[in-house]
Amino acid sequence: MNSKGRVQSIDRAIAVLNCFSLKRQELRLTEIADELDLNKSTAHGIITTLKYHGLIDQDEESQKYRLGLKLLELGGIVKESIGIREIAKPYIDEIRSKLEETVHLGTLDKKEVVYLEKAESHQSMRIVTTIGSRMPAYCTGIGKAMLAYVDEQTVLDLLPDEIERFTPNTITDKNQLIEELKKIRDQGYSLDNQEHDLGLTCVGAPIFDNLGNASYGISVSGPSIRITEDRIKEIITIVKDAADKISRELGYCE
Amino acid sequence: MNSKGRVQSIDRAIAVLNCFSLKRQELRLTEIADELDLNKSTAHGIITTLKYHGLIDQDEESQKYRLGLKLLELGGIVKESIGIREIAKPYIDEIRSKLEETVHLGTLDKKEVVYLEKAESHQSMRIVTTIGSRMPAYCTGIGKAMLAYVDEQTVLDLLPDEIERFTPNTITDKNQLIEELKKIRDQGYSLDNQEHDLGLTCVGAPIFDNLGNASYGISVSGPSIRITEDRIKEIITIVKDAADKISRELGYCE
DNA sequence: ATATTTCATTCAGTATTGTCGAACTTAATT
DNA sequence: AATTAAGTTCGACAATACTGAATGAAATAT
Repeated sequence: MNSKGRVQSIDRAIAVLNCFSLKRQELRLTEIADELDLNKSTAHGIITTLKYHGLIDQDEESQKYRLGLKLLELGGIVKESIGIREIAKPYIDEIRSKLEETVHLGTLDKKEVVYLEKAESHQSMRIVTTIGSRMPAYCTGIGKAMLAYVDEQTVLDLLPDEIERFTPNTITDKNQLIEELKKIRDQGYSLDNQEHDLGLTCVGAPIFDNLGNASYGISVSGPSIRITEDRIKEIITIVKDAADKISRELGYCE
Repeated sequence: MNSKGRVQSIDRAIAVLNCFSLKRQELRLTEIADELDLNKSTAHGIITTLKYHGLIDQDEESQKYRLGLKLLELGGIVKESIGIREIAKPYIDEIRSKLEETVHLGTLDKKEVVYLEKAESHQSMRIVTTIGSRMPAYCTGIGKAMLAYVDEQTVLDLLPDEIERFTPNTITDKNQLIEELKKIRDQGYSLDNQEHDLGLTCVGAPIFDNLGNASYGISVSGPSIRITEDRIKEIITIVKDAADKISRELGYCE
């Protein structure tokens, strides 16, 4: 057993799975072994095991490896087990049809936002994401809406020493971010003005559970050119209203 | 290393993940350890590792374990990597709006069908499944449509000695099944007449890739009371037509 | 055609590592 | 306060995973 009470070979197996991403869907054994600094035959044993159980598939022709269908099954179980999804879905759909912009439901996992559910805009220029995908919390609508209700010291601990800058608008100063979170708490909504992607604006609001914790968030994301100054008031009202209604369904009483 | 070239602790870790299902979303350490015949502390080490990486979450209050959000992420990558989904989605949606029944895209994994994409009927009595979930191939629309193009001996090898009966209509005789598959090949479509669930009827058709392999299938599933004799001809035409069009988009030439 | 390179895969010996059992906590129940 | 039933921690030992080298297979270069 590892010093931290973990099992080395399982750590390594998961590291193998983590080598894959939307951008790197196919990998060779050698690539994986090199990346993780594993002996080729060690990596081979791990991959053989993952493959046997369907967590990894191997292309017969190219011999390359990719994530396996078993993960689709496991992911499906996780998705179904997220109770908030069913509750929030009608509200998300309603916002989408009102605004015709992409709407997300998400939650905080450490310093990241995980998207749990979505309703995509039908417009040809629209925001597209994958359920289960992650984004840094400090520069996204849902992320900031939720961070605003996390204890300040915890927020500071979550953030790395050097906050990564994605655009000129990214808030990289910790004090400034803390101020921003205060403001969000006062207003009850968050605004991501192109802080992660240029041209992408986002309005978020927190959802509270029966214990009063801001455990989820929703947001509307669209091209900045459509989420304009004069439209934003309306969007904020709609998002806050939906978030409040979902909170109430979760048993939250203010 | 295991006799089969696999890594024991990874085998066990995956066995732990497989303990969970839609029906068993929360488990205790002891339950898992008992089920897999592992020492409690062995199971604990494995679970600690899975938890550290987010493949398993632990409820703070009840201490119970459940599958973690990381699996949602990995499942999302798998889903995005399935190219056929994007191609087939418009056709699936079209069938759904024509028939207002649930439509599936699926593939064969050994002896099981895996659902890759769906469009759900809007009617209140409708078929609901989860993407990534599995069904035995020999008693489902997509499954039979695809098995019909698998080499007969391989089909026989896939099937267990005793074919499980789910309803009075389940085909449990191997010879009869082989005959059924021949018929399906002739007709170009499959019919699942309440073979897995009483009251559920399903029309399926195979999709061929550029190499001529029946590598996917689509199906329409609905309550038998709506998928009636006089409606079925129309459904068959629609399903076959869509399957053909998708096959052509994949580069299949007859 | 043959040599060369680049992969994936297999194998046996060794030392690292995972596993076991027992002890310890914590919380709920009697 | 005692008892049960859970999760967690720890040290010792032996089973197990890992290494490194050899083998196979396929593609590319000569």
